[in-house]
Amino acid sequence: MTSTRPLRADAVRNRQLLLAAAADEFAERGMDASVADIARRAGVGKGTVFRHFATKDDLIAAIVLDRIDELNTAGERLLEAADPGAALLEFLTVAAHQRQQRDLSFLHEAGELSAEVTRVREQMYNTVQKLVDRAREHRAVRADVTGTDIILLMCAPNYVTSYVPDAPPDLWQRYLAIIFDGLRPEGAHPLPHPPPSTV
Amino acid sequence: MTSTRPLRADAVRNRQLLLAAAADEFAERGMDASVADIARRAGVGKGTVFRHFATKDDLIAAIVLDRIDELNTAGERLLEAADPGAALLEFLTVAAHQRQQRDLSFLHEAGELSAEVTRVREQMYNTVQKLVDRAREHRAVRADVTGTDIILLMCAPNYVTSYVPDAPPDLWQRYLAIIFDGLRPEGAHPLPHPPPSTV
DNA sequence: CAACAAACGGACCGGGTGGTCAACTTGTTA
DNA sequence: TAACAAGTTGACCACCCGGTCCGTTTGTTG
Repeated sequence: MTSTRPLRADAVRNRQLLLAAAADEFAERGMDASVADIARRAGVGKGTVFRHFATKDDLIAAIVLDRIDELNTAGERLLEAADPGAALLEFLTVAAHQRQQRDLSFLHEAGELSAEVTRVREQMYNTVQKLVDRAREHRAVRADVTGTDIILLMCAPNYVTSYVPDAPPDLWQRYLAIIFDGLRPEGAHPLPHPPPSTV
Repeated sequence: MTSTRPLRADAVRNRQLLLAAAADEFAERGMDASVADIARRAGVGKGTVFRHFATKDDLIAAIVLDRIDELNTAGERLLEAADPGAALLEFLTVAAHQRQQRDLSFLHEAGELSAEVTRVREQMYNTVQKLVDRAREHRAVRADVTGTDIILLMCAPNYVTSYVPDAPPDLWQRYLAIIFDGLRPEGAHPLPHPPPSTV
């Protein structure tokens, strides 16, 4: 049990400022965002960053954790939805929208992420699995598509639009629609490769 | 007119060694690949790198140029193919296969690329445009899909699989097939956003 | 308000980067 | 083969990075 006295008031405030500043800075400058710049943006000293997050990777992990939690919340809500096909599409929409506002995809691949991250991530995989299963049972998606497939295709619409300079902010919706059409049972052609087992 | 005496024999050899070593090094280490490592891998001093390529960005531009040229060659050949739908699919396959062997996608976004690159890139856009037009006329792809759409979706299958650790090397084919199904006329749903005009 | 721990800040450090340069080697050419 | 230009090399430079450390400030608590 790690019972410790609560954080000081200024400390909790600075922690929030840091997380927000880091997310913004990463979104703007990619992985090149430096700790010094993040600190400056948050209006704190560089040492304060390392007091809250032992390493840059820890800071990244904290950001990633928050984002996946958001998806989990949305996913679990959509498990209750009436139309399973629409629910899956909306989940993909939520995910794409999150990434549209701030593209932090590179953070997921970079550095060592905490065990906490892998835990909440697997929780999300589970939720998506269920969303897909429900959609498949309702014939909203083709039979040969798996939960893992959807996890992998989740942010493809954003990726696609990332190459367009000055893209209209909703352009990703176009590619989400195209990809989702590829997931439908009508007019589906057999797939040339088996699905991956795990992610 | 920039007429200059031909490169010395060892210089042309070193240039080739450098391009190959750089491509390998970038593919393995991403953008973090250092000029020093590239030089070592090519069996050459660091100074030699900068003699051939004034800056790291110039080296990157040279690599990108070669890759786009490969696609141009394939694309122009496929413009002669009998089945336009199959031709488009094969072009996408070639592009995905190229990126599967060495993922250098990040190079296209990074640094200032030469005017030569933009020239050959626009040439490629043109070829893709024609491939798509032919495929559309033959009802092989849906009417509301444009050449720009296909350019954007070109390497999405690789992106999708890039998140799978130890992915089977042909996994991208699965997602290419799904996306291509989304491009077909059968069972297409109206798209929620107009296509981007340029890339 | 006093006293103490918690939190802060920024100078500092080692390491790695892209790029330069002048001494040296080598291919070419007459 | 002589002579010169073209090419090579690695030590060197200035810069920036993540991370440390300690003197100082500040919130909390009795």
